[in-house]
Amino acid sequence: MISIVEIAKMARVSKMTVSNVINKKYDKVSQETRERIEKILAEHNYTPNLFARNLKSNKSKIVLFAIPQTLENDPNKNSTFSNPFYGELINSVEYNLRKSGYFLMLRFITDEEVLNKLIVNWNIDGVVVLGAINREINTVFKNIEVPIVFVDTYAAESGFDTINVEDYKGAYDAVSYLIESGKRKIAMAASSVLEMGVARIRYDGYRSALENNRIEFQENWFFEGFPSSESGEEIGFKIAARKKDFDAVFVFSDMMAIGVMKSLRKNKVKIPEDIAIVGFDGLYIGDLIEPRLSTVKQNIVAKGEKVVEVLLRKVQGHSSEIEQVVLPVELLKKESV
Amino acid sequence: MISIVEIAKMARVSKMTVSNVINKKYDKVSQETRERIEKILAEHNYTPNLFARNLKSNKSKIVLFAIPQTLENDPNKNSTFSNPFYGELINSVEYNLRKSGYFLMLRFITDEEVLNKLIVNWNIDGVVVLGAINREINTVFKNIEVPIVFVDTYAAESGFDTINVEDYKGAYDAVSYLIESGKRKIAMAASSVLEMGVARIRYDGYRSALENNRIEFQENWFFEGFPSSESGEEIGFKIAARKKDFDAVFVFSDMMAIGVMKSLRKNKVKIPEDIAIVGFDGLYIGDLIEPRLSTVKQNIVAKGEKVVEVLLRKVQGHSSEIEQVVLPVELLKKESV
DNA sequence: CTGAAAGCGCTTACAG
DNA sequence: CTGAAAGCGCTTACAG
Repeated sequence: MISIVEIAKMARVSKMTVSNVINKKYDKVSQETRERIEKILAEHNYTPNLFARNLKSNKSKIVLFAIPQTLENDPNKNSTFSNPFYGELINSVEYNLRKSGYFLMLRFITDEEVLNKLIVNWNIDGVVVLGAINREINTVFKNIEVPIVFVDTYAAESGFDTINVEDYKGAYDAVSYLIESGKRKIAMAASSVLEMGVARIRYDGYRSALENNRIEFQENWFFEGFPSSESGEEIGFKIAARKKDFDAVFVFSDMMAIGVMKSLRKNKVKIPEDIAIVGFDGLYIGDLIEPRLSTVKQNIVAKGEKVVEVLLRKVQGHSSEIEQVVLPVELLKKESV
Repeated sequence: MISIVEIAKMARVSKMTVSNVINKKYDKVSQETRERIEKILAEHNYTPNLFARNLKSNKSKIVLFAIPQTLENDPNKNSTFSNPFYGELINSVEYNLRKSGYFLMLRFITDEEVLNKLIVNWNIDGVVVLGAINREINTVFKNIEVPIVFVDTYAAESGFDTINVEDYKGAYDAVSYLIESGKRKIAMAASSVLEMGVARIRYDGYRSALENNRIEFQENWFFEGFPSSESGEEIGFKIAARKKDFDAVFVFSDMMAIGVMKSLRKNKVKIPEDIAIVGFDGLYIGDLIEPRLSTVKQNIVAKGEKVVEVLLRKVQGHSSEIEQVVLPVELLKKESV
């Protein structure tokens, strides 16, 4: 590949001057030399070696998109992405990074040391972490020395930049809606709520809605699984087996909700007459099934935009305040209720 | 960060010797020095600066996952990933690259020059291209000087490494199955088949199955759209409006098929009695809708494995032959037929 | 406005 | 087995 030195020779200037032109430090170069160099640069299709540049500058323009995968027993750990939510978010994040001249490195993170090494190895400028649970924040993501934005993550301590949606309100509204529709025996399905996280907050919203409507929560109303349709199917079977106990289910994600619906249908449970269902996320596929899934919609494209906006503000040093963004959600009423 | 020089000072050796230990060139270092250095390395949690290393070696260990996005009029260009197929594939590719010590850079590619610069900028070791059409191969992906593996791509000329599934056979089997089930007026829905690509080959399989069963294809049996559920919905409306003309539809992707089904249902077309449907891909969500979607299943995890296997063989110089892998598919018969 | 020198952290040949 | 030197391609002070 053509280097700055060769360009310099052709232009009969020092590589310093070429560097100044490349970096648009025009006050340091005369109009005439500048134009001569720019012409040569264009003719030879010069493009900088970023390894050399980054070695000096200690900036890489790489943002790491990290997806924690520390739950050893998660059966879906190698197909996280089958949930379209992930894909849509990463799509939006990549687009917005690209617009700002950054590069996206994608990585599933299984262990603390690896992440730290990765960041040092590549001089990563910033990190986006998707859906970490509290335990991970205190191990895997601790002591990271570059800006880091957590998406769909609730840290026990404050002091982290986070981008979330109105998980509590969304869940509260969803369950209130079920109650307004005449339902009183309302189950909930989610991934584990033992540790702080999105599932936990949505669970809290569910519990509050019950409480404020003087419905007593029963321990066996809560069904724990993994965030996938398959897991939803298993839960759906359990709910169908106890169908007299329930007249509604609030499921913490659309993908899981669709699995629940499948099992209910298979077991001749009528939706919404016997059991009504509300999901969470607002994925397009909720509209493709029958009956269409009522859900709490979040704007994934806007979320990706916000993630990049906040992260780059830190990376570029324009802000050192903690930012905790909460994006709005919207209850979509469809035929599953 | 701690560098090789500092380690060398502590160990009272030259940085050369430290480098030899790091790179496991043990024949060049005495047992004793080696152990002393390794201890210091571990104590200080040393990890190499890859920019420095790569600057010398001209190898980056970065594989670029490139998704062409040159269709200006594609309404879904910013939500490509809403199709879970993409996510699952990238999940598998990342996993297999990681196992071999490589890093994944993700990028949507809108223009030729950008790709070339990217590869030079980052000394990209290899490229995975997902779903390019022929025009793109001759522009965007031409003159790339690093190993490149095309997934779901059919080049007009030979000479490219490709990983595909049995698109022709899968389509042929799907349509034959419809015919065996007593259907004769069989529409097809797909993205454009004007240029060579997956859609085109599946279309060819469809046409051959009709022909071999002495069914005359009519020009207005083919519905062109974009590869998304939304587009499938639009096509579904058109098919419903002409429902007397058809008793089946073969759709080139599950996501599109699900959209078609939605519109048919909305228009009181009974599936499969009035119109039967077969999709392609074997996505999990085809099983979640009612009736369950008959489909041609491909193994996405295996596909990702194969992609990495072939690419790394080139990258590491163990093979210079062209490899054109075709993975098997399997017809899954469900209630939509 | 222009350039010579030093250095980022590493590896590659070469000498001892 | 060990080390001094040169260099990868760029940028950062500094001198003129």
